[in-house]
Amino acid sequence: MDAADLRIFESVARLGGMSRAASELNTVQSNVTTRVRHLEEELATPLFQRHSRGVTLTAAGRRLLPYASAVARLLDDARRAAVDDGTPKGLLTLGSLETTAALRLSPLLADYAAAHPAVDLVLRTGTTGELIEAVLGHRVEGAFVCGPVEHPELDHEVLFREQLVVATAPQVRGLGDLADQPELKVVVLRAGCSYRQRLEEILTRRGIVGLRRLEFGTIDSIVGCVAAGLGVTLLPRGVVTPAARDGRVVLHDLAPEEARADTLFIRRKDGFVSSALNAFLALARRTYGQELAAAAE
Amino acid sequence: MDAADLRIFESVARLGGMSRAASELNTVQSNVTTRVRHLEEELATPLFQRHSRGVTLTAAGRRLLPYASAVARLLDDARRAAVDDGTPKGLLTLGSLETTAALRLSPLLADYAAAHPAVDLVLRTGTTGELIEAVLGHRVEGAFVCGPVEHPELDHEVLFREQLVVATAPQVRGLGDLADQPELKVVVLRAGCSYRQRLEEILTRRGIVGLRRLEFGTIDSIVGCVAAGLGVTLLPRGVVTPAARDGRVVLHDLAPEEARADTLFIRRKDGFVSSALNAFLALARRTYGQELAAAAE
DNA sequence: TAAAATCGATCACTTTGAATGATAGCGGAG
DNA sequence: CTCCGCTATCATTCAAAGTGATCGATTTTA
Repeated sequence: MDAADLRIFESVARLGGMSRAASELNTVQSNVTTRVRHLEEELATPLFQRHSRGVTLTAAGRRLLPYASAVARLLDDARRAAVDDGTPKGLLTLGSLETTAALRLSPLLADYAAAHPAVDLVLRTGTTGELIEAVLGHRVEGAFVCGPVEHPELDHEVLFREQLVVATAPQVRGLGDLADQPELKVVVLRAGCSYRQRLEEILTRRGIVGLRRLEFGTIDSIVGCVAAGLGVTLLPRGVVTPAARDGRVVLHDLAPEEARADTLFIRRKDGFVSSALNAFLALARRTYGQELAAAAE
Repeated sequence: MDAADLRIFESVARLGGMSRAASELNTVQSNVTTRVRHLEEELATPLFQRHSRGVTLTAAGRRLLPYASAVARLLDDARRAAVDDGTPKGLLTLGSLETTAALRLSPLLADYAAAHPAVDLVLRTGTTGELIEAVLGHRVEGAFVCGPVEHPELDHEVLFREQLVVATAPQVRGLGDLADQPELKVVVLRAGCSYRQRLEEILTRRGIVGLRRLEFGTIDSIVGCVAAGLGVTLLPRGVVTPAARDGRVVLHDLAPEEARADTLFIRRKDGFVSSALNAFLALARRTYGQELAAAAE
């Protein structure tokens, strides 16, 4: 069984047609037909039902499909493992929460880029849920997310320990005051953000319920919105420290168990770990390891 | 990267030479040379050091080698998954302890062969250690071994619960008598047998140490040897019940915690589970499930 | 020390089969 | 009922996989 045939098979299955697959694969339809038939003859099993609108997977085809992508991935890993001589190089695609990127990763990335100029770094941001999906779907090699995460296919490691604080407009004395301002909104970065649920739990525990939500695309816009008295937010302390020093917002400490948020690095258990990723993790551990040990005490 | 190239690469690496690989692969040496070079050019990395006695893997080659076999296995799994329509058929290769085969598997296998005539069954016997290696090395799809087994790449399931008994010649009244017979030998099936270590522990706990060992190839020969007064053995009760009923040996019960031995079925966590294997396990669970539930109470 | 054996690289040649482009046939949509 | 999009088929082209012979280098054997 040829890996090239499987690649064609995967494309046909995904696009639901041989002609469509042919144009995607930059070849001609007759060739796709021949290769698919070749695969079917080799397995002595039809993989597609042909009809006038295209093709549909048979039961055998459905069973084969996951292997087609698995083989492609394994071959890709094989190539990378052979080429990877321990010197970080090539493409390194990581995912991260917006807040982690701002607070933790920017200094790291600068150091890393300086130390390993042969690496092309790509950073994608998203919510914890999106990032987990991205890791599982092989779209990123690993990601920084908000813990806890337990998944049978994922390895995880605590890399940073954040102290979350509630940020409000300066005139708010304490969290108790919030109950008097029913106009307030919960200001968060994106739908599905881990901190949103966290903040709503914290407020609920203090008898504040039913607040509206406001979503923004950047941390700066959130801080601005909070400073203007429109709402309340929950963020790692380091992210809002500058705004607090300027007096634009005030920070309200939480009990340690409410405030603690672990930032995990997650990656797939299987698959190849590039030297580029290894070097990045080593740098992250070296940079933040002491702080983590201190926080653990 | 082509799977066929990887197959040739693997053969060259294993045999340490292109000519040797060529004859194994039923092709000519020049072709092997060309394909290897093709692979090296594709990866832009030398995979072998050439010298007059053959070739040796480079570091890159060593990194690539495990992927070569992984790809071959995955392609094989893919074929089997596509062809397997839920009806057990094809080749089913299992491993088992000798005692388990005799006591448990023979009735199962008869039923199974009758129910699924399209399956070609192969049963290999060995010690627990050998069987674990066989499962890990993809030489058998799964195996019945003596528990406990904990391995990150293996799934296990308790299928039978054996009651072990010590068997001796009829004139021996109790285990205490054995201390008076320093000539006695520990009679076991094979080197590395799980029950051997177990029996020696049991005897040691009763102050009987330093017994010589005797190994035999079949259970019948062990029983015969014990009946003749040459030695003492430890086996599942069911295996020696007929000989005990005939008065050839006597059985000495052990405390429940000493007597209990779980027979596990182990298989790799990854990889494809054929319908033939699924059907076999279903039959085994159905046949022995009640007994197991009763033993668990 | 010379001859024989073994091994990999190279090259001209053959053969396989992948890819192409054109055409035919099928079935649903307008 | 005709057009449109799809797949099947086929003759043709062409790249590359495979073959067999030869060379040079090195080791083993006599």
